[in-house]
Amino acid sequence: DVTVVVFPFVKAARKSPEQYGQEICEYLQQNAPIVSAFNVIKGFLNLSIATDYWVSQLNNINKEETFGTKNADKNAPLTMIEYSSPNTNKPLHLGHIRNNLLGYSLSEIEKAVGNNVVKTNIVNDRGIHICKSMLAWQKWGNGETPQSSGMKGDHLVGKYYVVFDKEYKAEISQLISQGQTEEDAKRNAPLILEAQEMLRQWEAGNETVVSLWQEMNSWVYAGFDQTYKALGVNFDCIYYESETYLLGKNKVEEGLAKGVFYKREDGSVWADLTPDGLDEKLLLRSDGTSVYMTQDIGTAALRFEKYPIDKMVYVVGNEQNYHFQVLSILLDKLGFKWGKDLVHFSYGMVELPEGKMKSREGTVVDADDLIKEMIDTAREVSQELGKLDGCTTEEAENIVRMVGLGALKYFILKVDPRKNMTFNPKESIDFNGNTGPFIQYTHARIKSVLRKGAEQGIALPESADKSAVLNEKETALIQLVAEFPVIVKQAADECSPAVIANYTYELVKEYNQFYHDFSILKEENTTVRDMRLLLSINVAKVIKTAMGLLGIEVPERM
RNA sequence: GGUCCGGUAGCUCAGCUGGAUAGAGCAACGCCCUUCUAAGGCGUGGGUCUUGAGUUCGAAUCUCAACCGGAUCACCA
Repeated sequence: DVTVVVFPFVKAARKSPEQYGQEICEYLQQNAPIVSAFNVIKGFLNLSIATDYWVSQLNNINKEETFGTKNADKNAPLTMIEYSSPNTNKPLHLGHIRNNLLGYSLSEIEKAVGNNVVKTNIVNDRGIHICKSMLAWQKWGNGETPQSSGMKGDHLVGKYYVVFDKEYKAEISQLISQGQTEEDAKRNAPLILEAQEMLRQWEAGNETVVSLWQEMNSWVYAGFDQTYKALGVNFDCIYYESETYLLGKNKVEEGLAKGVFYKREDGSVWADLTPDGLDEKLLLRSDGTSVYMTQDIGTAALRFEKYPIDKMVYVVGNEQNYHFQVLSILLDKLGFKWGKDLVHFSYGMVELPEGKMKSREGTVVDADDLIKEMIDTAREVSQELGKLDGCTTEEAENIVRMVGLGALKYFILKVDPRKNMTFNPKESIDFNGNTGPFIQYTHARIKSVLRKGAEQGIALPESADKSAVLNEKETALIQLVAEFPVIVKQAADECSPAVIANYTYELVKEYNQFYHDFSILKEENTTVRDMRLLLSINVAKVIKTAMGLLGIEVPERM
C-alpha cells in the first residue's frame, strides 16, 4: 500500500531546515502509518542540513550592495503617484500627514522594486473655500500678513477661514430668529452671497480679487513648504487646480459629441452609470462650469499626455471610494485605455477617541503642532536619560528631530493603511516598545558596537568563516535578514508600508535578544566574533534601508 | 434604503492566499545595569478572535446570515 502525504509547504520559507524537518517528521509520526517513508525522509533531511548553510546565507546577503533596492533603468515601468492634494484655505492636519507619509513611502517602495516614479500633487487652490478666507481677511484682517503677525502663512489664512465660519454662523442664527428656515438662512446669509460673488469675480479675472488670491495663496505655499520639509516629503511635479480645472471640459464635450454623455434640458451634462450599477453623475453644471469630476478627468488627461505613465496611483482617503470608482469608469468610457487601470490607494481616516476630526469644530490635530510636540518630547526624553550629553547642540538637535519624527511616522505607518486608525492626542506617542525610536535605538546600538570595535583595532570582516558555529538567535536573524527583499516585494504588491514596519520590528526585537544574550566584541573565538560583527552590520543595513523606505532616518547614536 | 469597509486582550494593533498552544506594544505586577547604550532584556496575569450556521481532516483566516460601528450615494472639493 502507498499513502501519499501532502504537506503544506506554504510557510516553509520562514523556517529553518531543522525546524521544518522536525515538523515533517512529527507530522509523519502522527499521521502517516509508514515507518519506512518516515525514515527515508528523516535521512534525507539530515543530509540536507549542512552546517555551513546559514553562514553561506549570511555571506550572500553581505554581497548585496543594497537590499531589494535597485536603480531603475530608463525603460522600467513608470508609476505616477498623486498624494497630499491640500486645500489652500487652511493648514495641513493629521489626516494630511497620513496621506503624505503613505504617498512618500509608497513611492520609495515602488522605486525599491525597480520602477520609475513621479511624485505629484494637485493643489486645490481655487473655489469657494478660498474665497471665504479672502473675504474674511478683507473685512476683518486689517492688512495682517505673515510678516506683520509672525504667523506661518497657512495658519494665517486658516485663521480667517475660521473667522468667516464664525461670522457666517452668526448671520444664519440671526436670520433664523427672523423666521427663516435653516436652509434658507444658509443660502441667504449676506456673507455667503458675497463669497459667491467673489468667486464669480475671480473666474471673470477681476484684478483685485485675483491679486489678493495670488498673495494669500503664496503665503499658504510658503507655509506648506515648511511643513513638507519638516515631514521630509517632496514632489517631482505639482499641478494647480486653477490651471487644470477648465481642461476637463473639452474631454466632456468630446464625450458628449460621441454620445457617451447626454445633456439635459437645463444644459447640464451627465453620465448615465446605471448600467454599471451606479447612479447618474453630473459632469458640467447648467451654467457650463466644471465640477470636481470634470477637473480630475482633465488633470488625468494632462498627465498622461506629458508622461508615459504605466500605472497611476491616487493616494486619497477612503471617503472618496465612490469618486474614483466613477472616475475610472468615465475615463474608460472616454476611450482612455488606462482608465480601468488607475489605482485608488484608499487609506483609512485618522480618528480621535471622540470620533472623526472636524475642522469646523476645531477638533483637528494640526500638523505643525504635532511635529513640534513630538520633537519636544524627544528632547525631554533624551535629556532625562542623559543620552546626548557628549554631543554638540547641533548634533543633539538633529538626533532629537530624527527621533521625534521617527516616532510620529512609525506610529502612523505601522498600521494597515486601509484601516481607519485612532490617534489619542492626550496619550502622546510612545518612545518604548513597538515604536520608531525602539528601532532607531537598535541601529544606534549596533553602530556603537562597530565604533567600539574600530577603536579596539578590530577590522570589520568582509565575510564570515564557514567554521563558525551558529546559535539559534543567529540563525533566526540570518533568516530574517535574508527575507528582506521578499518583504519589500510584498509591501509593493500589497501597497502597504505597514508590512515593512512590522517586519523591521520583528527583526529588531530578535536582534535585541541576541544582543542581550551574547557579546560581540568580547567573544574570544575570533571566527564567531567576526561572524557576529558581520551579522550586526547587515542587520543595521536592513534597518536603515527599511526605515528609509518608510521615510524615517536612523541616527548613528542616540 | 443601495454599495463598500471594518469588529482579535482593558487600550492601540499584528496575524487573514486555511495548518500546530491566536501574537506584540501600552497599561498592571515582579526580576536583570562593576559586562559592547536599561529608549533594552526576562517573567506573571489578561482571549467565547462580535454572534450563529456551513465547507474542511483542520477555520481568527473561506462561504452565508444576523448584530454593532464607519464611509459613501451633491449643480461641495
